Amino acid sequence: MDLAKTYDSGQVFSWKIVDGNYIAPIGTALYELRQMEEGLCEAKLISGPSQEEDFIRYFDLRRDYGEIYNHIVGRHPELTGAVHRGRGIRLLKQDSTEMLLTFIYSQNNHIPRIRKSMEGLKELYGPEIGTYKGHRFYALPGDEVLKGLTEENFIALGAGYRAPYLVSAIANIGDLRAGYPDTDVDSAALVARLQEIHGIGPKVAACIALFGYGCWDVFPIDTWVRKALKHYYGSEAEKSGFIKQKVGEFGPYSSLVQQLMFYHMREGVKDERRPKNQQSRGRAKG
DNA sequence: TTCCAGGTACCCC
DNA sequence: GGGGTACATGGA
Repeated sequence: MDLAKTYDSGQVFSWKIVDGNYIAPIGTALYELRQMEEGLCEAKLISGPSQEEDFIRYFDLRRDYGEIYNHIVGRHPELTGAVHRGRGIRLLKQDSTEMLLTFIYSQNNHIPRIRKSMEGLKELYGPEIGTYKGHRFYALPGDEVLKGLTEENFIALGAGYRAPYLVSAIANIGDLRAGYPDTDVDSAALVARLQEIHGIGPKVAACIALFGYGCWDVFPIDTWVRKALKHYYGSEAEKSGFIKQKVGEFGPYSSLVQQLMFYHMREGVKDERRPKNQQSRGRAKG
């Protein structure tokens, strides 16, 4: 696992970097994550209950990523560069309600602002769960507190025109909990249900299903992934039906392929803006 | 200052 | 189904 790549892959907005370590709230527990030699990490419980099973599930530790990377490269050699650059990224299984709100915030928005808005929401309304080197950490407010929030509250948190979307999403939390356990769900049914919520379209629904419910067969398409598809498959990617066919080929690893594409394209652009001697390894081929 | 962001709703054809 | 536009906000 590569903490820097995982942090930087647009899926988690609750970690903080303090003195080179990643401080991660997981449920009501707070962990210090330290990157050791390549691929190895050390985690230390800072505060809160030690719940090993939650931790394992959050990082998806029982899955053999090496085997999956080999499978992807073997079947889709054009993705070799993306796999090389993204090796170490893990798809995190986070809290479904947090992902619901986070990815509504994410639409037409910058990653630093998404992070800031979610932090503000937790600081203002959530319970404090621990302190690390002077930095306080908060959990997401409970359902009842969230239900009490108004559009004005969210506008004050910088949500802009998304404020009514957030309020309507919160009104659906009870129904979502009742209908969809946050694991082993039918992703197609879940995505369809999420899209019934005003302000949630196909991309946001797919991200919530992936990061909040652990659905690996979804394929969220944002600006970066669209660029990647065009990069790999040219004008073919524009044709209707092509992406559906491609996702069919990626099958149960669709989400990881998507995440590798996202990371690869973003880092590629960052590289172009960086001096050559600071560029990351594993550049795109082709 | 201007541009733009892990999109979506809404309108038109 | 495809194509266009408005949308709040603040970081870069």
